[in-house]
Amino acid sequence: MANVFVCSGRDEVPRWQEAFAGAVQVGPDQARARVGAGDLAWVMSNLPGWSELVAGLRRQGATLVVMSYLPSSREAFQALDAGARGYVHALSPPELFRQVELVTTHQGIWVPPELLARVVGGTFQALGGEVRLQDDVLAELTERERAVALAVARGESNKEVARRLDITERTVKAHLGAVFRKLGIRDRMQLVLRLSHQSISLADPGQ
Amino acid sequence: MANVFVCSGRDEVPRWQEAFAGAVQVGPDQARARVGAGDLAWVMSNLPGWSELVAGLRRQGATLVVMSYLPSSREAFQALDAGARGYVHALSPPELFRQVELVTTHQGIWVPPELLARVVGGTFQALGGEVRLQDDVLAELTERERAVALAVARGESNKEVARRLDITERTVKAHLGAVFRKLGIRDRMQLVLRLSHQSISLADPGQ
DNA sequence: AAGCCCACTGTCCTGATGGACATAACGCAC
DNA sequence: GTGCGTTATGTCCATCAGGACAGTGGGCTT
Repeated sequence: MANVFVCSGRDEVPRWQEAFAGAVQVGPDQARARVGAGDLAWVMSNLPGWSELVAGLRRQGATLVVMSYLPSSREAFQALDAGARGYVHALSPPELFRQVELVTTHQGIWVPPELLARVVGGTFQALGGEVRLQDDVLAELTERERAVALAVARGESNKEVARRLDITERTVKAHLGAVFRKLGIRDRMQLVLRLSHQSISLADPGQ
Repeated sequence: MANVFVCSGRDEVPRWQEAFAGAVQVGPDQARARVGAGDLAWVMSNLPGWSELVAGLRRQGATLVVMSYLPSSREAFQALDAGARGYVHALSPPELFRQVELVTTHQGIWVPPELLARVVGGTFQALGGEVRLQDDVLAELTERERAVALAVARGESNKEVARRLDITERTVKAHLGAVFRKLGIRDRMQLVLRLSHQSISLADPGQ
Protein backbone atom coordinates (compact mmCIF):
# COMPACT_ATOMS: atom_id res chain seq x y z
CA MET A 1 0.00 0.00 0.00
CA ALA A 2 1.49 3.28 -1.06
CA ASN A 3 0.90 6.85 0.02
CA VAL A 4 0.47 9.12 -2.97
CA PHE A 5 0.10 12.87 -2.72
CA VAL A 6 -1.67 14.47 -5.65
CA CYS A 7 -1.13 18.17 -6.18
CA SER A 8 -0.44 20.73 -8.83
CA GLY A 9 3.15 21.50 -9.71
CA ARG A 10 5.33 20.95 -6.71
CA ASP A 11 3.36 22.22 -3.85
CA GLU A 12 6.38 21.62 -1.77
CA VAL A 13 4.97 20.34 1.43
CA PRO A 14 7.80 18.55 3.19
CA ARG A 15 5.34 17.83 5.95
CA TRP A 16 4.13 14.93 3.86
CA GLN A 17 7.58 13.50 3.55
CA GLU A 18 7.94 14.04 7.25
CA ALA A 19 4.80 12.07 7.94
CA PHE A 20 5.37 9.26 5.48
CA ALA A 21 8.87 8.24 4.54
CA GLY A 22 8.00 6.61 1.24
CA ALA A 23 5.47 9.18 0.13
CA VAL A 24 5.19 9.91 -3.57
CA GLN A 25 4.14 13.27 -4.95
CA VAL A 26 2.49 13.37 -8.36
CA GLY A 27 0.24 15.43 -10.58
CA PRO A 28 -3.38 14.57 -11.41
CA ASP A 29 -2.48 12.71 -14.61
CA GLN A 30 0.19 10.51 -13.13
CA ALA A 31 -2.18 9.86 -10.26
CA ARG A 32 -4.73 8.26 -12.56
CA ALA A 33 -1.99 6.11 -14.03
CA ARG A 34 -0.25 4.85 -10.93
CA VAL A 35 -2.82 4.83 -8.17
CA GLY A 36 -4.45 1.46 -7.75
CA ALA A 37 -6.34 -0.75 -5.36
CA GLY A 38 -5.21 -0.47 -1.79
CA ASP A 39 -3.32 2.76 -2.27
CA LEU A 40 -3.96 5.76 -0.10
CA ALA A 41 -4.24 8.87 -2.24
CA TRP A 42 -4.16 12.37 -0.80
CA VAL A 43 -5.69 14.91 -3.15
CA MET A 44 -5.38 18.68 -2.92
CA SER A 45 -8.67 20.48 -3.19
CA ASN A 46 -7.12 23.32 -5.16
CA LEU A 47 -6.80 21.10 -8.19
CA PRO A 48 -9.30 21.86 -10.92
CA GLY A 49 -11.80 19.04 -11.04
CA TRP A 50 -10.55 17.45 -7.85
CA SER A 51 -13.89 15.89 -6.98
CA GLU A 52 -14.03 14.04 -10.29
CA LEU A 53 -10.46 12.94 -9.75
CA VAL A 54 -11.39 11.65 -6.33
CA ALA A 55 -14.38 9.77 -7.70
CA GLY A 56 -12.20 8.29 -10.43
CA LEU A 57 -9.43 7.12 -8.14
CA ARG A 58 -12.11 5.75 -5.84
CA ARG A 59 -13.37 3.55 -8.67
CA GLN A 60 -9.81 2.36 -9.19
CA GLY A 61 -9.94 0.95 -5.69
CA ALA A 62 -7.92 3.53 -3.84
CA THR A 63 -8.70 5.06 -0.47
CA LEU A 64 -9.07 8.81 -0.75
CA VAL A 65 -8.32 11.72 1.53
CA VAL A 66 -8.89 15.30 0.44
CA MET A 67 -6.58 18.03 1.72
CA SER A 68 -7.46 21.70 1.77
CA TYR A 69 -5.82 24.97 2.64
CA LEU A 70 -9.16 26.41 3.58
CA PRO A 71 -11.29 23.69 5.10
CA SER A 72 -14.99 24.30 5.07
CA SER A 73 -17.90 22.12 5.93
CA ARG A 74 -19.22 22.47 2.43
CA GLU A 75 -16.04 21.27 0.83
CA ALA A 76 -15.94 18.45 3.34
CA PHE A 77 -19.33 17.28 2.13
CA GLN A 78 -18.22 17.49 -1.41
CA ALA A 79 -15.16 15.42 -0.63
CA LEU A 80 -17.06 12.72 1.21
CA ASP A 81 -19.73 12.75 -1.44
CA ALA A 82 -17.11 12.16 -4.09
CA GLY A 83 -15.99 9.08 -2.23
CA ALA A 84 -13.24 10.39 -0.01
CA ARG A 85 -12.88 8.81 3.42
CA GLY A 86 -11.04 11.72 4.88
CA TYR A 87 -10.87 15.48 4.75
CA VAL A 88 -8.03 17.30 6.40
CA HIS A 89 -6.12 20.56 6.51
CA ALA A 90 -3.15 20.47 4.18
CA LEU A 91 -0.90 21.97 6.81
CA SER A 92 -1.74 19.54 9.54
CA PRO A 93 1.11 18.19 11.64
CA PRO A 94 2.63 14.83 10.66
CA GLU A 95 1.07 13.03 13.62
CA LEU A 96 -2.33 14.05 12.43
CA PHE A 97 -1.58 12.80 8.93
CA ARG A 98 -0.62 9.44 10.36
CA GLN A 99 -3.77 9.38 12.43
CA VAL A 100 -5.88 10.07 9.38
CA GLU A 101 -4.06 7.31 7.56
CA LEU A 102 -4.77 4.93 10.39
CA VAL A 103 -8.45 5.77 10.50
CA THR A 104 -9.14 5.85 6.78
CA THR A 105 -7.29 2.66 5.98
CA HIS A 106 -9.44 0.92 8.56
CA GLN A 107 -12.73 1.80 6.96
CA GLY A 108 -13.13 4.87 9.09
CA ILE A 109 -14.06 8.39 8.17
CA TRP A 110 -11.99 11.31 9.27
CA VAL A 111 -12.99 14.97 9.29
CA PRO A 112 -11.64 17.78 11.45
CA PRO A 113 -13.39 17.86 14.83
CA GLU A 114 -14.48 21.43 14.29
CA LEU A 115 -16.28 20.45 11.10
CA LEU A 116 -17.67 17.25 12.47
CA ALA A 117 -20.73 18.94 13.80
CA ARG A 118 -21.75 20.12 10.36
CA VAL A 119 -20.78 17.08 8.42
CA VAL A 120 -23.13 14.68 10.07
CA GLY A 121 -26.59 15.85 10.84
CA GLY A 122 -27.74 19.25 11.83
CA THR A 123 -27.40 19.00 15.54
CA PHE A 124 -24.58 16.56 15.70
CA GLN A 125 -22.61 17.17 18.85
CA ALA A 126 -19.32 15.43 18.79
CA LEU A 127 -17.02 18.16 19.90
CA GLY A 128 -14.80 15.85 21.78
CA GLY A 129 -11.12 15.18 21.98
CA GLU A 130 -9.40 17.99 20.18
CA VAL A 131 -11.38 20.68 21.83
CA ARG A 132 -10.41 19.36 25.20
CA LEU A 133 -6.83 19.23 24.05
CA GLN A 134 -7.14 22.88 23.25
CA ASP A 135 -8.54 23.63 26.65
CA ASP A 136 -5.54 22.02 28.21
CA VAL A 137 -3.20 24.22 26.26
CA LEU A 138 -4.95 27.35 27.39
CA ALA A 139 -5.59 26.02 30.85
CA GLU A 140 -2.01 26.44 31.98
CA LEU A 141 -2.17 30.12 31.15
CA THR A 142 -3.33 32.87 33.45
CA GLU A 143 -6.31 35.05 32.64
CA ARG A 144 -4.26 37.83 31.12
CA GLU A 145 -1.88 35.55 29.31
CA ARG A 146 -4.83 33.82 27.70
CA ALA A 147 -6.35 37.10 26.60
CA VAL A 148 -3.09 38.18 25.04
CA ALA A 149 -2.54 34.81 23.40
CA LEU A 150 -5.98 34.84 21.83
CA ALA A 151 -5.62 38.37 20.56
CA VAL A 152 -2.25 37.59 19.06
CA ALA A 153 -3.68 34.44 17.53
CA ARG A 154 -6.16 36.59 15.73
CA GLY A 155 -3.31 38.36 14.03
CA GLU A 156 -3.12 41.47 16.13
CA SER A 157 0.21 43.19 16.73
CA ASN A 158 1.56 43.83 20.20
CA LYS A 159 0.54 47.43 19.87
CA GLU A 160 -3.02 46.55 18.97
CA VAL A 161 -3.27 44.10 21.82
CA ALA A 162 -1.95 46.75 24.15
CA ARG A 163 -4.63 49.17 23.04
CA ARG A 164 -7.34 46.57 23.29
CA LEU A 165 -6.43 45.46 26.79
CA ASP A 166 -5.48 48.97 27.81
CA ILE A 167 -1.99 48.10 28.97
CA THR A 168 1.52 48.92 27.83
CA GLU A 169 3.09 47.22 24.87
CA ARG A 170 5.80 46.17 27.27
CA THR A 171 3.27 44.30 29.37
CA VAL A 172 1.93 42.57 26.32
CA LYS A 173 5.43 41.35 25.61
CA ALA A 174 5.78 40.15 29.16
CA HIS A 175 2.59 38.10 29.01
CA LEU A 176 3.46 36.85 25.57
CA GLY A 177 6.87 35.78 26.75
CA ALA A 178 5.23 33.79 29.52
CA VAL A 179 2.90 32.19 26.98
CA PHE A 180 5.80 31.18 24.78
CA ARG A 181 7.67 29.72 27.72
CA LYS A 182 4.69 27.78 29.03
CA LEU A 183 3.71 26.39 25.66
CA GLY A 184 7.27 25.68 24.66
CA ILE A 185 7.17 27.74 21.48
CA ARG A 186 9.34 30.56 20.25
CA ASP A 187 7.22 33.08 18.44
CA ARG A 188 3.71 34.17 17.62
CA MET A 189 3.68 32.21 14.41
CA GLN A 190 3.96 28.96 16.32
CA LEU A 191 1.18 30.23 18.52
CA VAL A 192 -1.22 30.76 15.64
CA LEU A 193 -0.41 27.37 14.24
CA ARG A 194 -0.95 25.82 17.64
CA LEU A 195 -4.24 27.55 18.26
CA SER A 196 -5.70 27.43 14.81
CA HIS A 197 -5.21 23.83 13.91
CA GLN A 198 -6.96 21.95 16.65
CA SER A 199 -8.84 25.03 17.25
CA ILE A 200 -11.42 26.20 19.59
CA SER A 201 -13.00 27.83 16.74
CA LEU A 202 -16.38 26.34 16.64
CA ALA A 203 -16.85 29.20 14.34
CA ASP A 204 -16.29 27.94 10.84
CA PRO A 205 -17.95 30.54 8.71
CA GLY A 206 -19.22 27.79 6.47
CA GLN A 207 -21.52 30.31 4.97
CA MET B 1 -9.03 3.41 28.71
CA ALA B 2 -11.62 0.76 29.26
CA ASN B 3 -14.05 -0.95 26.94
CA VAL B 4 -17.52 -0.98 28.41
CA PHE B 5 -20.47 -2.75 26.81
CA VAL B 6 -23.84 -1.37 27.79
CA CYS B 7 -26.82 -3.64 27.27
CA SER B 8 -30.05 -4.75 28.86
CA GLY B 9 -30.08 -7.79 31.08
CA ARG B 10 -27.52 -10.30 29.94
CA ASP B 11 -27.30 -9.89 26.24
CA GLU B 12 -24.61 -12.42 26.46
CA VAL B 13 -22.49 -11.66 23.49
CA PRO B 14 -19.27 -13.57 24.01
CA ARG B 15 -18.03 -11.97 20.85
CA TRP B 16 -17.23 -8.89 22.86
CA GLN B 17 -15.08 -10.78 25.30
CA GLU B 18 -13.42 -12.37 22.34
CA ALA B 19 -12.61 -9.01 20.84
CA PHE B 20 -11.52 -7.28 24.02
CA ALA B 21 -10.01 -9.24 26.84
CA GLY B 22 -10.78 -6.76 29.57
CA ALA B 23 -14.24 -5.83 28.39
CA VAL B 24 -16.86 -5.03 30.96
CA GLN B 25 -20.56 -5.63 30.50
CA VAL B 26 -22.98 -3.40 32.38
CA GLY B 27 -26.51 -2.06 32.39
CA PRO B 28 -27.49 1.53 31.58
CA ASP B 29 -27.39 2.65 35.22
CA GLN B 30 -23.98 1.26 36.03
CA ALA B 31 -22.78 2.73 32.78
CA ARG B 32 -23.59 6.24 33.90
CA ALA B 33 -21.72 5.59 37.12
CA ARG B 34 -18.56 4.00 35.88
CA VAL B 35 -17.99 5.35 32.40
CA GLY B 36 -15.69 8.33 32.35
CA ALA B 37 -13.34 10.38 30.19
CA GLY B 38 -11.32 8.33 27.76
CA ASP B 39 -13.45 5.24 28.04
CA LEU B 40 -14.90 3.58 25.00
CA ALA B 41 -18.54 2.73 25.59
CA TRP B 42 -20.52 0.41 23.32
CA VAL B 43 -24.25 0.97 23.65
CA MET B 44 -26.97 -1.37 22.36
CA SER B 45 -29.66 0.40 20.37
CA ASN B 46 -32.35 -1.86 21.79
CA LEU B 47 -32.12 -0.11 25.14
CA PRO B 48 -34.99 2.24 25.85
CA GLY B 49 -33.71 5.79 25.65
CA TRP B 50 -30.38 4.74 24.21
CA SER B 51 -29.79 8.02 22.41
CA GLU B 52 -30.12 10.02 25.62
CA LEU B 53 -27.77 7.59 27.29
CA VAL B 54 -25.29 8.09 24.48
CA ALA B 55 -25.53 11.85 24.76
CA GLY B 56 -25.07 11.63 28.51
CA LEU B 57 -22.01 9.42 28.38
CA ARG B 58 -20.65 11.68 25.67
CA ARG B 59 -20.83 14.57 28.06
CA GLN B 60 -18.96 12.50 30.61
CA GLY B 61 -16.07 12.43 28.17
CA ALA B 62 -16.44 8.93 26.79
CA THR B 63 -16.15 7.85 23.19
CA LEU B 64 -19.36 6.22 22.02
CA VAL B 65 -20.22 3.45 19.60
CA VAL B 66 -23.77 2.32 19.04
CA MET B 67 -24.47 -1.33 18.25
CA SER B 68 -27.60 -2.56 16.56
CA TYR B 69 -29.15 -5.86 15.63
CA LEU B 70 -30.92 -4.24 12.70
CA PRO B 71 -28.72 -1.50 11.35
CA SER B 72 -30.43 1.20 9.35
CA SER B 73 -29.25 4.50 7.94
CA ARG B 74 -31.90 6.28 9.94
CA GLU B 75 -30.69 4.78 13.20
CA ALA B 76 -27.09 5.43 12.20
CA PHE B 77 -27.98 9.03 11.79
CA GLN B 78 -29.64 9.13 15.13
CA ALA B 79 -26.59 7.57 16.75
CA LEU B 80 -24.16 10.06 15.24
CA ASP B 81 -26.50 12.85 16.08
CA ALA B 82 -26.50 11.78 19.71
CA GLY B 83 -22.74 12.06 19.75
CA ALA B 84 -21.63 8.54 18.86
CA ARG B 85 -18.49 8.16 16.79
CA GLY B 86 -19.40 4.73 15.54
CA TYR B 87 -22.33 2.59 14.52
CA VAL B 88 -21.96 -1.14 13.95
CA HIS B 89 -23.83 -4.37 13.76
CA ALA B 90 -23.92 -6.00 17.19
CA LEU B 91 -22.92 -9.34 15.76
CA SER B 92 -19.88 -8.14 13.89
CA PRO B 93 -16.78 -10.31 14.04
CA PRO B 94 -14.15 -9.49 16.69
CA GLU B 95 -11.72 -8.13 14.11
CA LEU B 96 -14.29 -5.60 13.07
CA PHE B 97 -14.87 -4.56 16.66
CA ARG B 98 -11.20 -3.97 17.07
CA GLN B 99 -11.14 -2.00 13.86
CA VAL B 100 -13.98 0.18 15.05
CA GLU B 101 -12.15 0.72 18.31
CA LEU B 102 -9.04 1.76 16.45
CA VAL B 103 -10.90 4.21 14.27
CA THR B 104 -13.12 5.79 16.88
CA THR B 105 -10.38 6.24 19.45
CA HIS B 106 -8.38 8.13 16.85
CA GLN B 107 -10.98 10.79 16.20
CA GLY B 108 -12.47 8.84 13.31
CA ILE B 109 -16.03 8.00 12.51
CA TRP B 110 -17.11 4.49 11.70
CA VAL B 111 -20.27 3.40 9.98
CA PRO B 112 -20.86 0.24 7.96
CA PRO B 113 -19.68 0.66 4.36
CA GLU B 114 -23.12 -0.20 3.03
CA LEU B 115 -24.66 2.66 4.99
CA LEU B 116 -21.90 5.12 4.32
CA ALA B 117 -23.21 6.39 1.04
CA ARG B 118 -26.65 7.07 2.43
CA VAL B 119 -25.50 8.69 5.65
CA VAL B 120 -23.03 11.00 3.99
CA GLY B 121 -25.00 11.47 0.79
CA GLY B 122 -28.14 12.36 2.62
CA THR B 123 -26.39 15.04 4.56
CA PHE B 124 -24.81 16.43 1.48
CA GLN B 125 -28.05 16.68 -0.44
CA ALA B 126 -29.68 18.36 2.48
CA LEU B 127 -27.18 21.16 2.38
CA GLY B 128 -27.84 22.11 -1.17
CA GLY B 129 -24.98 20.15 -2.64
CA GLU B 130 -22.91 21.55 -5.43
CA VAL B 131 -21.39 24.81 -4.49
CA ARG B 132 -18.13 26.21 -5.64
CA LEU B 133 -16.55 28.50 -3.17
CA GLN B 134 -12.99 29.27 -2.23
CA ASP B 135 -11.53 29.61 -5.67
CA ASP B 136 -8.19 29.40 -4.13
CA VAL B 137 -6.48 32.24 -2.51
CA LEU B 138 -3.31 30.80 -3.87
CA ALA B 139 -4.44 30.72 -7.47
CA GLU B 140 -3.54 34.31 -8.12
CA LEU B 141 0.00 33.76 -6.95
CA THR B 142 2.93 32.76 -9.10
CA GLU B 143 4.79 29.51 -8.58
CA ARG B 144 7.50 31.00 -6.42
CA GLU B 145 5.21 33.27 -4.50
CA ARG B 146 3.11 30.26 -3.60
CA ALA B 147 6.11 28.29 -2.46
CA VAL B 148 7.21 31.17 -0.25
CA ALA B 149 3.71 31.73 1.07
CA LEU B 150 3.31 28.08 2.01
CA ALA B 151 6.65 27.90 3.71
CA VAL B 152 5.89 31.03 5.69
CA ALA B 153 2.48 29.67 6.55
CA ARG B 154 4.21 26.74 8.16
CA GLY B 155 5.92 29.10 10.51
CA GLU B 156 9.30 29.33 8.83
CA SER B 157 11.32 32.54 9.00
CA ASN B 158 12.48 34.37 5.90
CA LYS B 159 15.93 32.97 6.48
CA GLU B 160 14.68 29.42 6.65
CA VAL B 161 12.61 29.87 3.52
CA ALA B 162 15.63 31.31 1.77
CA ARG B 163 17.69 28.27 2.66
CA ARG B 164 14.93 25.89 1.66
CA LEU B 165 14.35 27.46 -1.74
CA ASP B 166 18.02 28.24 -2.19
CA ILE B 167 17.54 31.96 -2.79
CA THR B 168 18.50 35.13 -0.95
CA GLU B 169 16.58 36.33 2.01
CA ARG B 170 16.02 39.49 0.04
CA THR B 171 14.25 37.56 -2.68
CA VAL B 172 12.07 35.87 -0.15
CA LYS B 173 11.04 39.29 1.06
CA ALA B 174 10.30 40.37 -2.48
CA HIS B 175 8.02 37.38 -3.12
CA LEU B 176 6.43 37.78 0.23
CA GLY B 177 5.78 41.43 -0.45
CA ALA B 178 4.01 40.47 -3.67
CA VAL B 179 1.94 37.92 -1.79
CA PHE B 180 0.88 40.50 0.76
CA ARG B 181 -0.08 42.95 -1.95
CA LYS B 182 -2.03 40.40 -3.98
CA LEU B 183 -3.91 39.04 -1.02
CA GLY B 184 -4.45 42.42 0.51
CA ILE B 185 -2.88 41.59 3.82
CA ARG B 186 -0.19 43.26 5.81
CA ASP B 187 1.99 40.63 7.40
CA ARG B 188 2.76 36.94 7.71
CA MET B 189 0.34 36.52 10.55
CA GLN B 190 -2.58 37.39 8.33
CA LEU B 191 -1.20 34.91 5.84
CA VAL B 192 -1.18 32.07 8.33
CA LEU B 193 -4.71 32.90 9.31
CA ARG B 194 -5.81 32.96 5.69
CA LEU B 195 -4.26 29.62 4.96
CA SER B 196 -4.87 28.01 8.28
CA HIS B 197 -8.37 28.73 9.18
CA GLN B 198 -9.69 31.52 7.16
CA SER B 199 -11.67 33.81 9.38
CA ILE B 200 -11.35 32.28 12.73
CA SER B 201 -13.08 33.87 15.56
CA LEU B 202 -11.11 32.81 18.55
CA ALA B 203 -13.84 34.02 20.76
CA ASP B 204 -13.61 37.46 22.26
CA PRO B 205 -15.33 39.90 19.97
CA GLY B 206 -13.35 42.47 21.83
CA GLN B 207 -15.23 44.45 24.40
C1' DA C 1 6.16 38.27 58.46
C1' DA C 2 8.11 35.74 54.62
C1' DG C 3 7.44 33.56 50.24
C1' DC C 4 5.10 33.10 45.96
C1' DC C 5 2.31 34.19 42.03
C1' DC C 6 0.24 37.55 39.26
C1' DA C 7 -0.23 41.98 36.73
C1' DC C 8 2.18 45.73 35.26
C1' DT C 9 6.02 48.81 33.71
C1' DG C 10 10.83 50.28 32.64
C1' DT C 11 15.38 50.34 29.61
C1' DC C 12 18.69 48.20 26.55
C1' DC C 13 19.63 45.54 22.72
C1' DT C 14 19.73 42.08 18.83
C1' DG C 15 17.65 40.28 15.13
C1' DA C 16 13.60 39.83 12.15
C1' DT C 17 10.33 42.13 9.22
C1' DG C 18 8.49 44.84 5.52
C1' DG C 19 8.43 48.91 2.56
C1' DA C 20 10.76 52.10 -0.71
C1' DC C 21 13.69 53.00 -3.70
C1' DA C 22 16.64 50.35 -7.44
C1' DT C 23 18.92 46.84 -11.22
C1' DA C 24 19.09 42.90 -14.37
C1' DA C 25 18.26 38.58 -16.55
C1' DC C 26 14.79 35.55 -18.99
C1' DG C 27 10.72 34.28 -21.66
C1' DC C 28 6.69 35.48 -24.19
C1' DA C 29 3.28 38.02 -26.86
C1' DC C 30 2.17 41.65 -30.06
C1' DG D 1 11.97 45.11 -31.01
C1' DT D 2 9.26 46.85 -27.36
C1' DG D 3 6.55 45.93 -23.74
C1' DC D 4 5.13 42.92 -19.76
C1' DG D 5 5.45 39.54 -16.21
C1' DT D 6 8.40 36.55 -13.43
C1' DT D 7 12.44 35.71 -10.89
C1' DA D 8 16.29 37.33 -8.57
C1' DT D 9 19.17 40.56 -6.17
C1' DG D 10 20.86 44.97 -4.10
C1' DT D 11 20.86 49.04 -0.33
C1' DC D 12 18.59 51.90 3.05
C1' DC D 13 15.58 52.45 6.77
C1' DA D 14 11.65 52.46 10.10
C1' DT D 15 9.42 49.42 12.76
C1' DC D 16 8.39 45.18 15.20
C1' DA D 17 9.44 41.24 18.09
C1' DG D 18 11.40 39.05 21.75
C1' DG D 19 15.01 38.28 25.28
C1' DA D 20 17.77 40.04 29.30
C1' DC D 21 18.41 42.47 32.72
C1' DA D 22 15.64 45.15 35.99
C1' DG D 23 11.45 47.02 39.59
C1' DT D 24 6.62 47.84 42.11
C1' DG D 25 2.37 46.52 44.17
C1' DG D 26 -1.47 43.39 45.34
C1' DG D 27 -3.22 39.16 46.95
C1' DC D 28 -2.76 34.63 48.75
C1' DT D 29 -0.71 30.91 51.60
C1' DT D 30 2.18 29.04 55.28
